[in-house]
Amino acid sequence: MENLMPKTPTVYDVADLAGVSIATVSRVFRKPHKVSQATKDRVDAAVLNLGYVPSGSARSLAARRAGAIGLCFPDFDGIDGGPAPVVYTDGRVIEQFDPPEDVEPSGDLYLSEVMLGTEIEAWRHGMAVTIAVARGNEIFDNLAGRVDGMITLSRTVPERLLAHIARNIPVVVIAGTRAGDDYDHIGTDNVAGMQAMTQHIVDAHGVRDLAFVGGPADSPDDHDRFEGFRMGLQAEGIEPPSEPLLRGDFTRSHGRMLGRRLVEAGQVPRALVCSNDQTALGILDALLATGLRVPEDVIVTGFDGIDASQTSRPRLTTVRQPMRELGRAAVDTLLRRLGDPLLPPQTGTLPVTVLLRESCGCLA
Amino acid sequence: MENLMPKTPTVYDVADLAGVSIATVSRVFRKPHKVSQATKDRVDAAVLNLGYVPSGSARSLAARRAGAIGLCFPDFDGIDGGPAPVVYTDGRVIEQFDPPEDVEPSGDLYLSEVMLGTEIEAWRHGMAVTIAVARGNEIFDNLAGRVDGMITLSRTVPERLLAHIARNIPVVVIAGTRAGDDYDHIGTDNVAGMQAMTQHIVDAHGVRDLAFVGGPADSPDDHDRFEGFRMGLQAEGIEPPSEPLLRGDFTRSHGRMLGRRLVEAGQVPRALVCSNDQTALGILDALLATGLRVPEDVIVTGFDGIDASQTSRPRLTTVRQPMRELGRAAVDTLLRRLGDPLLPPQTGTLPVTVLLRESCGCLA
DNA sequence: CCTCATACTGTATGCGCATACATCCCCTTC
DNA sequence: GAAGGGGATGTATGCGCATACAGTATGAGG
Repeated sequence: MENLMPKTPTVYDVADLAGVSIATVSRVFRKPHKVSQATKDRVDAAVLNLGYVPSGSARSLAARRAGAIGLCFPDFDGIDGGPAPVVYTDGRVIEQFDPPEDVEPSGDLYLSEVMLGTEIEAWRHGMAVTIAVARGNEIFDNLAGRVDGMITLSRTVPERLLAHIARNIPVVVIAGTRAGDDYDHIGTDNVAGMQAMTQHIVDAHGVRDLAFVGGPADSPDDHDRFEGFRMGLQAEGIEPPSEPLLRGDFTRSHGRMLGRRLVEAGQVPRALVCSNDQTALGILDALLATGLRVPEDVIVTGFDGIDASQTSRPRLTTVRQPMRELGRAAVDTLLRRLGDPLLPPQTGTLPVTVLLRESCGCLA
Repeated sequence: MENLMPKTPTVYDVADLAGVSIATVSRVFRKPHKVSQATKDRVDAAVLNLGYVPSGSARSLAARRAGAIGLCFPDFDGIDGGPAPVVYTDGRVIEQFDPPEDVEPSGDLYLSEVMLGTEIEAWRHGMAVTIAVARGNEIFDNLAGRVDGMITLSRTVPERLLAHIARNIPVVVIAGTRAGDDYDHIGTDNVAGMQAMTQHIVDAHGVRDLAFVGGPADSPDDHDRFEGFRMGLQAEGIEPPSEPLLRGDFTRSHGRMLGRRLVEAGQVPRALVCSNDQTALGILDALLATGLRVPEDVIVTGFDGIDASQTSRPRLTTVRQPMRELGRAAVDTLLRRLGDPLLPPQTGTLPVTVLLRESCGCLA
């Protein structure tokens, strides 16, 4: 405790102190059953005495495996962070009784949940998880070299880079549809989920005037959801549009903007099927603000099943993605591939759940 | 791409192909300015050609630094996860039109935000973040050996273990009060925040019948918040209680239970000051369910400032902890210590913000 | 022309550990 | 009582890279 870290002890130090060879020290950690109890005790004592902690780098190098999984996240949208926060060490407190405006919830529960799932599953297999933000070659330098395999969200790493990395370690891509590459993929059934949602609105609520509010045009998830929407309409004998009515960028504030625009244009359809929850919540905000009633005047639905969809008024009817399971399945897939590199490319699809709540007129 | 990963290329392979020595290859990555352009080009070509990615383990070993920060989280409460999720590779979808009951939001935005802050700040300094769940000696084996320093939430790692680890790498503890140890600490001003909140209720709303709903008795955060509550009352000339009226476990469902109990006992005070948001939200649920009005009949306040506090009806008056900044400050402190191991133990306190919303009668 | 600084590049070594292989000891077996 | 076997431990080597140091080439200065 009051030690000034003179020098990190190594196996050699422990071996000397315990009066054994370094091989024995190593064995005490890796193959305890191959060491006699008496020897083990002496080594343990030396370890405690010296405060020895095995070097992960050396171990990884010698063992030819890192014992870690890499998780690569998209650049936190716009969250550059700026300079580090000021820290007052004198316990000063700033009381702001008039917050200028409530902060927008981060809403990235999606990532958090995926991360959590990854963490849980990796932990169960004795693997650590190393996280990195995709930005420039950081991944290349910081992540790829130190993990046994990598999990990434689709479109977060430039294809060139990913291909390069994939030559060394297996890569699993979460979300998005198979892009003709050779990676393993894990996704949710966007198409079926959205189709079910669409048909529910038509079947259960008798609405035939539906419009789709999409996300970024280059999002494969959005693409699939729109496709599900079209298939749903088609199945109900309704002519599907070739394009979404509007496109947002998946954020709530943008959703609000879209909502306002619709109201101002005076062309609000009976049902607005949104490509994700944030957009739907934003639209909800805008509609309610103008006095329109949901679901009486307009039905609004989302996709994802983030927490906020459950606490809104009215609560949002949506399609829940098993986000945590997504992370877990990705880890499983990765580990399977590590076990058998010759496996053909895998594609896993997780089932979704349609959650019917107030915003579509159910549970009214 | 269609490569079967014959063998991971090393500096030697690259050097051979480029017709240079391994030192030059290494330099191309570490000290590009010391290599002539022509040589660099040849090496780069070889790298691309072979799909070379430097081994993080070898680099860390040779450079004597891992280039990573460890983040140690408490065991996800009760989230064991069970077996991995089933994955259907045929695109099957399960539609559950009657969800048995909405799932309780995970609510662990706190951890997510801290993690995010850590990630952001680490990234700014070219560091990777490796996450691990505190459980048994996993940290010891998996984390401590592979990072340059460690950040942990208070009370998540057994003291013995932490002390052992701290002999090798610096440790920064988040939240909780300084425990007489020699680690660096980063926390928020629980006392001042709660005192300000308490005094606001008395001053602005003229309420003098306040009660405190606490969390686990062994939580240092809870302890400090109660202390702030008492100080607030004292400052207002009100005799403070020696114990919280009730104690929960910081979960929403438990908060609901506490709320019901209060109503049934018929002893609901004019204002309920809760030790965290989840508890407050649970109490809100219970009170509203019995027809009581908030804030007209009862004032309820929280602490933390999680997203859900902003979407509840009425919105929750609370004290916002700068969760993301907490993570960032922890990283900063860690890096500072790495730069100067002889620094005396640091204790940083981040300012909190009192957010006045409907549940206390403001913004009514 | 020779000296010497400058700009590159190569050689050799060690980082801390895992592990194949060799060694040694003690006990069993016929 | 010699041969053989299994358990416990030691010896030696390499994992892939960074880097101190030594070498080479080139051009400037005298």
